[in-house]
Amino acid sequence: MTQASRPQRVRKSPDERRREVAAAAREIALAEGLDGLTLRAVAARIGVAPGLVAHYIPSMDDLVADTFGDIVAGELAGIVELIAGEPDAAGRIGMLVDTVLDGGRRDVTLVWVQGWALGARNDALAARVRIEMDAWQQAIADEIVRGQQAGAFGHEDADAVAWHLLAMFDGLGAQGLVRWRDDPDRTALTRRVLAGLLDVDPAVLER
Amino acid sequence: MTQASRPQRVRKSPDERRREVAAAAREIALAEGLDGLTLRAVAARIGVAPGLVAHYIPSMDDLVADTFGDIVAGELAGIVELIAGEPDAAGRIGMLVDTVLDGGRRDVTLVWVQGWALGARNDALAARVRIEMDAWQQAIADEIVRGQQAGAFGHEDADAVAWHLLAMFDGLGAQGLVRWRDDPDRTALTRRVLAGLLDVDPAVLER
DNA sequence: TATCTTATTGACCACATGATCAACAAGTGG
DNA sequence: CCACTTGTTGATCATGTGGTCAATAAGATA
Repeated sequence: MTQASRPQRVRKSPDERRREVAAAAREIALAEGLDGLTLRAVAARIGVAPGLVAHYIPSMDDLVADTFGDIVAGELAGIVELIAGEPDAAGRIGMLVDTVLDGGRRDVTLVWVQGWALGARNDALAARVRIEMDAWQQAIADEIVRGQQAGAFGHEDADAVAWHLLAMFDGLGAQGLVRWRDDPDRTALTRRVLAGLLDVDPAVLER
Repeated sequence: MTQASRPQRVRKSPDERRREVAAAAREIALAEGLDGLTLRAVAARIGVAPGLVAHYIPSMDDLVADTFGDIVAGELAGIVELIAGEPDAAGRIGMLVDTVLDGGRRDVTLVWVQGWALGARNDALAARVRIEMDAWQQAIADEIVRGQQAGAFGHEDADAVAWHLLAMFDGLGAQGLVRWRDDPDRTALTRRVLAGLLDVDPAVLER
């Protein structure tokens, strides 16, 4: 194997180092969870001394909070972009449900659940989590309102329906982490529930 | 203040020590979370050398899993006992919702959420979590069936309704840990949703 | 009272964490 | 080409973790 040779220090601009740190933190949190996000893990990943990482962040708590926000905001942006392709509101929400519950996002789900757990005793992180939850709730509610304006959905309280759906996403996601009822039924259940809430036929939510 | 004097070793039966360890572990997990449940914390709480605690448990992972099960099973038993006083099924389920969401169980909720997070990478714990979730799901479904048999509820799929309700409990609980929408509206939302699922008037679920 | 089983101690080990800081050197500006 | 700014290193600190084990002594037994 390739000898790690001489470390050969390289000198980069603070901005680039900051980007490297953020990127490494993101990858580590997704692969190992927020509890695997350590000073030394970040340093090792970008091939740098632990002290350098410490030099670029106020504290590990800050890095954890920032990384949480980074990952979770990215997830929402990705999903919003994904469903934007669907022509009608029912299709968009249906795809939202499918995407969130398809089981292919365990990494992000773990970050969410750890965010709630760590946030219980870390106010700075809790504030970050709340911001991202607001964003999710808003995005869902917006989609519902759009559907209502298009006449596709009934006129239930969009805010309440969005909250309800988000609670189910979060609950089912957490349950799935331990593989409890972690099967396609999750999607079926949620689709049925949501169809009831929006006063549409469940089939309408299929793509 | 009282000098901690000479430790003065006391000799107890293995059974009693085991009970002490389990009790201390339970108290620590509720006060500090599962991540605060350390060998030394348990030892300090029962006033004993760390090595003694290690002597009585196979490993900390086992103690954590056992403590999770202990706490969570106790919670369910307590709630089942509490609602047993209500005469009709609607009152029992209404009280169940109130009790679970009244915000007075943050300690147990944290244990649940940490169970999901830690269970994602700890199979033994995950198995424990699944067992307790089965018990909860079963208890809720049983109550629903009882109500249906008494003619109080409609004849929806009790299993699906129980799952749906449990997902909401879990999701709302997790959200509440970071104080997101952690207000009485949670109960109102859930009651309204559940009334729809059971095909009854929301007022029926009030006590 | 003397003996002996065994519950208990406390000193370890190996490892991990976040954080600090003097010393070093890369690369730019003079 | 030299000097100097500053990004970077690596050793070090104080703590924390789970776990092991020979030595000790409490308290039941004879």
